[in-house]
Amino acid sequence: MPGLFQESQAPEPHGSPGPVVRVAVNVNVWGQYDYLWGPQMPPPQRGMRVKVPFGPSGRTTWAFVTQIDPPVGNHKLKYVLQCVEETPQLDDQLWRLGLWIARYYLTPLGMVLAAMVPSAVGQREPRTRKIAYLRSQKADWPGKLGSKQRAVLDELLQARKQGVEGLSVEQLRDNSQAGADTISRLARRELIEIKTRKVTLEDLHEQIESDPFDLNEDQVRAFEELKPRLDGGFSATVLHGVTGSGKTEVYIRAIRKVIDQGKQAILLVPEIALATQTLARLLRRLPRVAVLHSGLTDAERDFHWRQIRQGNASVVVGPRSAVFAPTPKLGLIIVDEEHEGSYKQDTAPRYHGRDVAVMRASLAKAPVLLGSATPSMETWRNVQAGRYDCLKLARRVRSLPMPKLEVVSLRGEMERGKIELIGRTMTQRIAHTLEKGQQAILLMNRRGYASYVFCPSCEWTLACEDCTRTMVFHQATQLAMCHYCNRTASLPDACPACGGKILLFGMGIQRIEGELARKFPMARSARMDSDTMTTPGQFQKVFEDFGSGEIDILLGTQMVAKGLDFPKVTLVGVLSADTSLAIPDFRASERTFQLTVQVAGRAGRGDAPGNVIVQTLHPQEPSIRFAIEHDYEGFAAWELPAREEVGLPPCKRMIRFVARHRDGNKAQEGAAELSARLRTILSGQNVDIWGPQPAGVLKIRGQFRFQVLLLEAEAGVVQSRLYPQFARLLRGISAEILADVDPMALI
DNA sequence: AGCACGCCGACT
DNA sequence: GTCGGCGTGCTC
Repeated sequence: MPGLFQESQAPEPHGSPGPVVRVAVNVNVWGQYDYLWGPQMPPPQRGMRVKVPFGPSGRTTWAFVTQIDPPVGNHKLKYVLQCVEETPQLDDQLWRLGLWIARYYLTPLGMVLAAMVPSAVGQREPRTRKIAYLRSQKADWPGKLGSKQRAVLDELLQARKQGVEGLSVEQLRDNSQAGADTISRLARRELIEIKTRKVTLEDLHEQIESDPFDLNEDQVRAFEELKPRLDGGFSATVLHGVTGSGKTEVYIRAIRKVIDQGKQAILLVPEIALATQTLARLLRRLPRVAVLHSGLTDAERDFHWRQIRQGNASVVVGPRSAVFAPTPKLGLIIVDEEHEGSYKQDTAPRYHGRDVAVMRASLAKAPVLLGSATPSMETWRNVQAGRYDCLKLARRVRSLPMPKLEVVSLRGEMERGKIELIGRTMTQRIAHTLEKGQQAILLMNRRGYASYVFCPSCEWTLACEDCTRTMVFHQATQLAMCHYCNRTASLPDACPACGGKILLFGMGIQRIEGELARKFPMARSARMDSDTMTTPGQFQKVFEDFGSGEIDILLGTQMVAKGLDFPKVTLVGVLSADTSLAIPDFRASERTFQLTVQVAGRAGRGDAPGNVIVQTLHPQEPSIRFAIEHDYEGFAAWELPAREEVGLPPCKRMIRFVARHRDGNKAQEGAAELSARLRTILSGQNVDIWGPQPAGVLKIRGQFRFQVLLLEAEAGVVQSRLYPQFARLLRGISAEILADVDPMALI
C-alpha cells in the first residue's frame, strides 16, 4: 500500500550515510540536483516522485529521482523530505518518452515528468465498496423480522434467482428503501454478510451492447486493411474519413480487436467536453473504459489511473494528457480529429499530443491511428512521403449525401454600409428550415467580427493598455474586454482623441443574437461560446435542449463546429468564413478550410439532406473554394507547395523563441542576442533563422514580445544540439525566453 | 517561481 | 554613512 514515507526529523549525523539521489525538480531550471536519501525510506528507484527543499527559503517542490549514487561523507547535501511511492508511476517506456519530450520540446525534465504523472495519483487508499451477500436460507429467516429487514433479504434472494450473488449496499438501500442500520442489523444476526472489496471499472459499467449495424463498404475495406497492423509492431495510419463517414465505428472495432489480444488502447480526443457523445457510445460498446481528464476529482483520477496501471482498463479516453496513461500493454493509440489545435499544449511542456502519441507508439511497438476529415498538413505530408499509410472513408454512413455548400459574398452588403450579418440568402434559408420544423447551426467566427469601440471621425479605437489589441465590447456586462489579458474598461462618453461621438462598430456574437431575435421572433435560439459555456453543466444543458428540439437555432463560435451529431440539423450557416482578418499566421488558410468543412459536416446527418451557406468577404479565396467542393486533396495540393516555397512547416520544422520583457527595448535586445547566439552555435547547420521580429501580438499583459523563428530541415536535430547547453544559451539575457517547438500560431 | 546579493541614487 | 530600488543569478 502506498504510504507516506517521511523523515520525521533529520537523521543523526553519525548514522551510516544513505545513498545520494539526483533529482529533476518541477521548476523551470535546467540543472539536476543531489540530495541525501533518508534511512527511513524505501530503497530509491529511478522515476520515484519525491518532495525536496529547494532554494534558500527551503520551500518544497516535487521532484523525480533520475539517478542513484553511492553514499558520500559530504553532508552539505540536503535530505529528500519524503517519498510518495514504493514503485515509480512511470514504466521504462514512459520514462524514455519523458526524456524524449524534454529534449525535443526544450523543456526541463522535471516539468515534463510532472506533467506526465498527475500529482493526485498514488496518494490515497483505493476506493472500496461494501457488498452484501445472502448467508441464510429463506426457511431459516426468523418469524419476527421487521418489514425493512425482510425487504432487504427479499431483494437479495431475488437477485440470487437471477444469478447475481451479492449486491452493493448502496444499491440494496436504494431498492429496498432500507437504512444503513437495517443492513448492519442483518449482518449482526448473520443473515447476510458484508464484504468490502475494491471498486473496479466493471462496477461503473452497464451491459455492453452488441453492434447496432454493420459497417458499410468503405468501413469494411478500411478495417480489413487496418487489421493486420493491429497484430503488433509500430505503424502509423491515417483514417481520412469525410464528416459523417463513421470513423468512430472503425475505432470501436479496432479497439475491440486489441482488447481481444489482452492489450490496451488509448483514444485521444481534442476536448473532453466535446466528446461526451463519443464517450457515451464507447461506454455502451466497450468494456472497462477509463477516462483521464481535468474535470475529474482527485479521487476519481486516482481511481482511473490505478485501474489503468493494473491493466484493468481496456481503453483510456481523454485529451492530450491521456497519451501518458500508464497502460502496461499498449496495443493501439488512436488520435481522433488529429488536426485539432487543442492537441498542442500552450504552457510548458509545450508538447503536441498527436506527435507524442506517434513517438509513444513507436517506443511501444504499437500501431497509431490518426483520424480526421481534414488531416493537418503535417500529417498529410507524412502520407505523401510514404511514412504514414492512408485509409479513406469517402462516403457517409447509411448512404447519406454530402451536404451542399453555397457561397454568399458579404461584400455587397458591407459596401452599402448596411451592418447586417445575416444576409438575404441566409435569412431565407433559416426561415425555410424553421418552417419545416428542422434545426439550424450558425457559426460565428469571433475573431473576424467583434464589436469595437470606435470613433468614426478620427478613427480612434479603444485598445488594451497592457496588450496591443483592440478591445471587444460585451453587451452583457456593458464593458469592453481584452481577449488576451481579460482586462476590462468602461465605455468612454466621448472620443478621448478628438471629443467626437463614439460608436460600436462590427458585430460580436451578442449582436447576431439580437439580429436573430428581430428576424425570427418565434424561433428559440441558444448561444454557445466561451462566455456562456463556463461550466460543463451549461454545455450539457444546451446539448440536451438542442437534441430534444427545445432549441431551433444554435449560434456559436468554433465550439459548434466539432463533433455535434444531431439528425434534425439541415442548415448550417457560416456567418463569416474569413480568418484573414485575424492575426497574421501561416496556418490561416488551413484553419479556414478545416473550420468550413467541419461545420458543414454538422448538416444533414438525419434523413433530410443538409445545406450549408457560407458567407464570406473573400469568395475567391482557395481555402473556401476547396471547402465548398469537399476537396481536401485539392486544398492540400494548393497549400503544401505554397508552404514549401516559403520554407514553412510542415516542409520545414519550426522552433519559435519568444523574448518577453515589460521593457520593449530589453525584449528586442534579448531576441537579437538570442538570434546572434543561435547563429553562432548553429553555423554550418542546415537551418534558417528569422528575426528578431515582433511577435504576432506585440504586447500581452504588459510585456513586450519579440520572436526568433528557427527552421530546420529535419525534426529534432537542432534540439539535440541546443538541449545540453540551453542554460548557457540563455545566460545573461535579461528578457525571459520561452521555446515553442512546432508552434501552432505565431501570436 | 522566489529570494538574496550587490550596485547605484537619495537621503539623514 | 545608510536605506532601499531593482537587475541578475542561483537553487544540490
